[in-house]
Amino acid sequence: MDTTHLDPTVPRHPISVVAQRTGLTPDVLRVWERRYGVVAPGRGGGGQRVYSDADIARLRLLRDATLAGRSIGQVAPLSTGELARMVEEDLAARAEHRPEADRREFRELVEAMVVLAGQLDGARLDATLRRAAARLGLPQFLTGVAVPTLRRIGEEWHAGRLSPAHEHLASSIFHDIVADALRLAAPDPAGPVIVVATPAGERHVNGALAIAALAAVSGWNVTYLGADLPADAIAQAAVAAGAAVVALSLTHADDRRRVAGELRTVRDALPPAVVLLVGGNGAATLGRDLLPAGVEVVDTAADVPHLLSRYADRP
Amino acid sequence: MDTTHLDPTVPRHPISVVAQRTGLTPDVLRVWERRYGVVAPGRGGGGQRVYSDADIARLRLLRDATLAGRSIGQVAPLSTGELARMVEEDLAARAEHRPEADRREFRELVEAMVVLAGQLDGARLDATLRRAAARLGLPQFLTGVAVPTLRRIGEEWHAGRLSPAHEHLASSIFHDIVADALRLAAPDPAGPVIVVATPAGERHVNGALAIAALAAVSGWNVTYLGADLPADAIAQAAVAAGAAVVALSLTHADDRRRVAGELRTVRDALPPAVVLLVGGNGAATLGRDLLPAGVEVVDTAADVPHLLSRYADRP
DNA sequence: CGGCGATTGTCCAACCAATGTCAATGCATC
DNA sequence: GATGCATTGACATTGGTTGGACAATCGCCG
Repeated sequence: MDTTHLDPTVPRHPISVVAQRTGLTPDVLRVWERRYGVVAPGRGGGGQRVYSDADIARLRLLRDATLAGRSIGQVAPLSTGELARMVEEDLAARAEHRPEADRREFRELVEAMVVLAGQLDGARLDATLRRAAARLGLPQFLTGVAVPTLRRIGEEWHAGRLSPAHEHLASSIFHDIVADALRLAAPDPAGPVIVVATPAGERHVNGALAIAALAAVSGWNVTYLGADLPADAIAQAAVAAGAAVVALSLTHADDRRRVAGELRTVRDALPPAVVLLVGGNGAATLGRDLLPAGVEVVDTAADVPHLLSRYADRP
Repeated sequence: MDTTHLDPTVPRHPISVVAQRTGLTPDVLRVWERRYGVVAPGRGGGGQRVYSDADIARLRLLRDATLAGRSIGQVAPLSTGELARMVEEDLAARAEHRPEADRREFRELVEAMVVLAGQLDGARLDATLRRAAARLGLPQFLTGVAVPTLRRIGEEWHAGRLSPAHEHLASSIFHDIVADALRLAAPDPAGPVIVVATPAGERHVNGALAIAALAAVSGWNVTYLGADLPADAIAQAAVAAGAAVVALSLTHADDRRRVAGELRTVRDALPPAVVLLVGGNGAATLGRDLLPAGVEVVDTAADVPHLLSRYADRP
């Protein structure tokens, strides 16, 4: 088995692929190179630019920095490390925008939900959560209430204070609520296309559903495929739907090696121009080293809308 | 190795980033600097302002201070340390903190909706609004988008640029969306009881529906009766449901005298302990003098949750 | 309560530099 | 010859600057 495709510095992508993967137009890629020398791609036989994975990563950082309001002239001379730090900072600053009062409200709500789940009071759990979802809006509900609550219940379960039954109850209630909300917030047929699923071996759908809902309210045309899908099925669906982005959710990553292999298989099966995002708890525990090239990680649910907005160029 | 990223006094942020991180508009940043010298940012090559992290921190404090009700002229000369102390005090003093920072987004959305209504593009209007409602949550959607949009369309109609058909289209779409959301956010049977309706002669239901939805997400047990209800029917329903509050919505008040009479009839038919609220455009135009005693006016939709919380002590 | 300066956020006009886009042309490949 | 990419230069748009005007709001005074 050759290892060339593991080396991120070997050039292999034409400009059109880089354009779609970064959300920048070919014109911008060329003019940034000409005016600021942001990257130095190799050249193919006929003189065409050939970009490496490292080039793409740097261009993504530059795009993020400009999207955050910085001018390309200012950030172009920075090293890739400095860029990464700056982008990280901008992202963190965005999250910090939430006022303190809301945080406390969220925490109280989460604790109340854990108690209700502990009492197996499904009806009240359902009603309270539906009201919270309608009041807060999907992004705040998902990132501020749903995800923390499921995480807390998971912790309680590991600590032996709650059983799998509690976890299943809460999980299925969340699923129904988000599914209802997703149905209500109809995907925009005119929007850019995203395919959301869970890779083979992953049967927990809530992460994928959350991503789908966040994408839908952000104006994406969402195709939600559900859980436990083999790589070729995902790739075929992506091609058939004309997807610009494929998002996968990983909740468990017990066998990290196997999961990483599955991700690589999906990446290889997808057209090079399609962006592959991975979110969920499992994605974080996977670690940078095990992550195949060309796969982007969504750290927290709160990042999803912002991250997606980068790839929302529409023909 | 450089350590510049650790020094908070080195200037490195353009004005747009500062605007995002502080929530202040670039205009405000410049005019505060010009008039009060709140910060002294460096200048880049082309004369653009470049702010340091310390500048941003100070500007955030100034923003918090002004948001707490202090005038910029008073707080601008203070040192950063004094500012921090003052903001801390203010925050502790009033836990209630409503962030209306998303105004610009709302305004753009409203204008887009008016355009879509003008084109009689019901499908896109419906889809866009549903996504907005799911994203923002009902309170923000109703007070920030729905009510302003309907008001703007009403203005356009009066100015002769839109016809009643446009107004009806938008109105019915809003109705369906809020009704769906209300159904999804099931009223809490354990909450205090509120009866929502429209008095005899008033056939516009959107105001009442908005109040019902706001009450439902605030944890009230909502009984929504619809439009054009005679006084005795309202009173009987209130008694039967054990209502603590009856809320009526007035959109038109063409014949102010008749409407005032109707309100008085309702008030007299209700048990004295029941609070009677009146909201909507018509309520404002009614005027204090024509308002019967024992009837409370809701000035804007944003006040509804706050106002209701005052009467929510009933078991 | 009404009126009246002072305060304050917003907007506009004019200008400039930075930046993104486009058109024209040429080359290589299928 | 159609397609995709490269190069070049022109062009339009964006976003920043200053200075000033403006309307709404606030606090004070009568």
